[in-house]
Amino acid sequence: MKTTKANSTEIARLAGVSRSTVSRVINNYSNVPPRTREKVLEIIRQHNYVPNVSAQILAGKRIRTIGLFLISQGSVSSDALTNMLIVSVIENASEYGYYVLTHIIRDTQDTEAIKGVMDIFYQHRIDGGIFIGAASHEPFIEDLVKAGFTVGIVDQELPERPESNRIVSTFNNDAGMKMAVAYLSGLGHTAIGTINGNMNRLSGRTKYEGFLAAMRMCGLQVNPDWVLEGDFQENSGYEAIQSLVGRGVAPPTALIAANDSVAFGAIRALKEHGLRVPEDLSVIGFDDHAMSAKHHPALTTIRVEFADMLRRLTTCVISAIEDETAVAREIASDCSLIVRDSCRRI
Amino acid sequence: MKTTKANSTEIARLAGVSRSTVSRVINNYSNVPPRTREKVLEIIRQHNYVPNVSAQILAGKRIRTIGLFLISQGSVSSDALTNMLIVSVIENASEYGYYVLTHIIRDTQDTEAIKGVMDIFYQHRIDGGIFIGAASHEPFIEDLVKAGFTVGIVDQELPERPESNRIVSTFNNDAGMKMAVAYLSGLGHTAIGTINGNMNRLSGRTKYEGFLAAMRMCGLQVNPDWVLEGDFQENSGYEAIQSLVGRGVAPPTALIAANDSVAFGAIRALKEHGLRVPEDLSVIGFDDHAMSAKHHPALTTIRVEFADMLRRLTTCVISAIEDETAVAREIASDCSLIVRDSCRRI
DNA sequence: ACCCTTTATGAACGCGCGTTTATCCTCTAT
DNA sequence: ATAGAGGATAAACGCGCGTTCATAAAGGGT
Repeated sequence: MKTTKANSTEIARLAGVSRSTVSRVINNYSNVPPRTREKVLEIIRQHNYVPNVSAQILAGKRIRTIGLFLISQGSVSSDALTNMLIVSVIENASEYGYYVLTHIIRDTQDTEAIKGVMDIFYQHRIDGGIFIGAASHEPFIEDLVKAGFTVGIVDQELPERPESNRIVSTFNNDAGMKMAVAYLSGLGHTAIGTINGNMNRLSGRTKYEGFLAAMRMCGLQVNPDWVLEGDFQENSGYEAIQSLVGRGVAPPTALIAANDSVAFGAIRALKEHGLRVPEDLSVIGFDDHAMSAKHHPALTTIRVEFADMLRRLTTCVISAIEDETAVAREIASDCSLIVRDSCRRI
Repeated sequence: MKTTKANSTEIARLAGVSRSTVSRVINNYSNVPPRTREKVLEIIRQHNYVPNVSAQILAGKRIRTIGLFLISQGSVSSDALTNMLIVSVIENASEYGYYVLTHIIRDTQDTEAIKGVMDIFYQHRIDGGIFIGAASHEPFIEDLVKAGFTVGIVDQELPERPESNRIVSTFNNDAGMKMAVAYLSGLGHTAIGTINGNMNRLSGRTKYEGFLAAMRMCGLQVNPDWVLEGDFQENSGYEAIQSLVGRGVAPPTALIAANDSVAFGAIRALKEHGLRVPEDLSVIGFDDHAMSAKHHPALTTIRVEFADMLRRLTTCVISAIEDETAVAREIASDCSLIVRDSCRRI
């Protein structure tokens, strides 16, 4: 029932020129005299003509769309952070005249889902893709790279061999953990513990390894009793404290949580046990969640510039799509210490 | 530099049949004998062949993509709620084999931005669209409807005359406010105030009107001193309480906030003034924000089933795209009272 | 006045696919 | 044996556009 919008043939007829000329006007060819150009443009304006994108693609142009693939292992997809990532990509792509097709899958082990992802590429729905939650060495990513598609991956480590069409953006978890430990150490803390994220996820492991390295660097001992399990969820922070108290071990004077949600959970549990933050225990989060400034106490945390990172990644991917000779690129996230009210000097 | 993927001609050659037969296999024509069909399918599998979507569209098929347009007046786009909406649409569309192109604009008054939206339709990048933050009576929506495109709009009011390709999904703010007032009234409250959202936004107005109607229904007086201004942001809840206390008027015994963020802000301010919730003042929020259950005190609120609403809206839009004879539809959001710890009996 | 170079523009082709039309072949019923 | 029906499949067309190629007109120099 669609009103058949005018096509270039119709525009050509109305302007009294050939279709070739219309096409030349649209694609800014130089050899169209101003008078003819104006006449054609006028008709185009009058009829709100826009070239059919499918026909353009079939004739060899780019679709100017990138895929944004969210691999949400269960629950990631319902928070403000994910939203910020999505918005960053979309707004940045939009500045380059690119559109974003967002796709969600749960697991990179689900071959059915992966086939769905590959199909989006092979159907030529997109020029390239950005993956959040996949590792750059996964087989299907390799396949896409090999097939010549441009992909950007938010990963924790760089791939062995770089390619010009695989842009990897890494989290600088090491640097963040060092900031956190150095800050606490500077406040006089020596009894520093941590609540980990999922250790089967790279971001969980690199944060923990960063913690260990940072402690070593500051000449501090790691007490295994103060290394608590968690899974990046608020509840796991709560549970971690419960189990710590339950085991009856003396708590550390400071805790670094794998992210702010975990920190919230931990503080909730501490309060229930009558422990005040920061008077009795200092807590540092990670990510600088939107709620952290409003939390009580306002949470000291390591801010990760997610939005900025995604913006840069998007720009890189689009550049690589447009200029296929682009060199291999890698991007690292910036992070910084945001001092609020959840830590105190000893 | 793309590896030229096989096209249907190549598949036909390898299978020893004509391209027509390949196409018939792909599109499940009945007049292909099983042996031929199997042979072709085998070649398709071997080569991971997927039809080029642009060619399919040019040949008359649907692109199977819907546009998701977020009109974010400044700040809406960075919260968990927006993310939930996006995810709901994407996941639901995915179940029908549809993809989602997400687009963000700031303002429906920006003609440049609106032209960008229209272009997406007229370029045939999408089969239909869902608008969040636009009113169904805005001129550009009218244009799209008139042009035959299927659109779904999350609005606060129904359009005058229904059309089969304009699906409107409305918030049931009235019902929510009635639940809130009735609940407080049942707890013995008579001094009930409210912190409004932006009154230049329909959702702000309908909530306030719902509040007035509900108060009337319960036979309660509305005290103008207890009708506070706000703008749906956390800070405005804080400011509202500050100004209430600053004016030196006696506070009500219960407050209904336009949304949970505003309630958080209000509670933060109340705490600073030494007023406890719910002991000194009961507070009810709206929306059931992700943090509301974890807030201290856990926030009693009116849950709005956003995710479910968007899911139903998406389904409706896709149905209307696929079956152009579909009748006009409208959808209302469900809401329910979630009782937690921020209200007490008098 | 003539040849050569620009400049302007139309005609024609190809992109990959769905679909309609035409053709060939095989079987059944007379 | 033969006409007719029906099944299988190839050939051909069109979708809307970018682009190349050919052609015609216009200028520029001698």
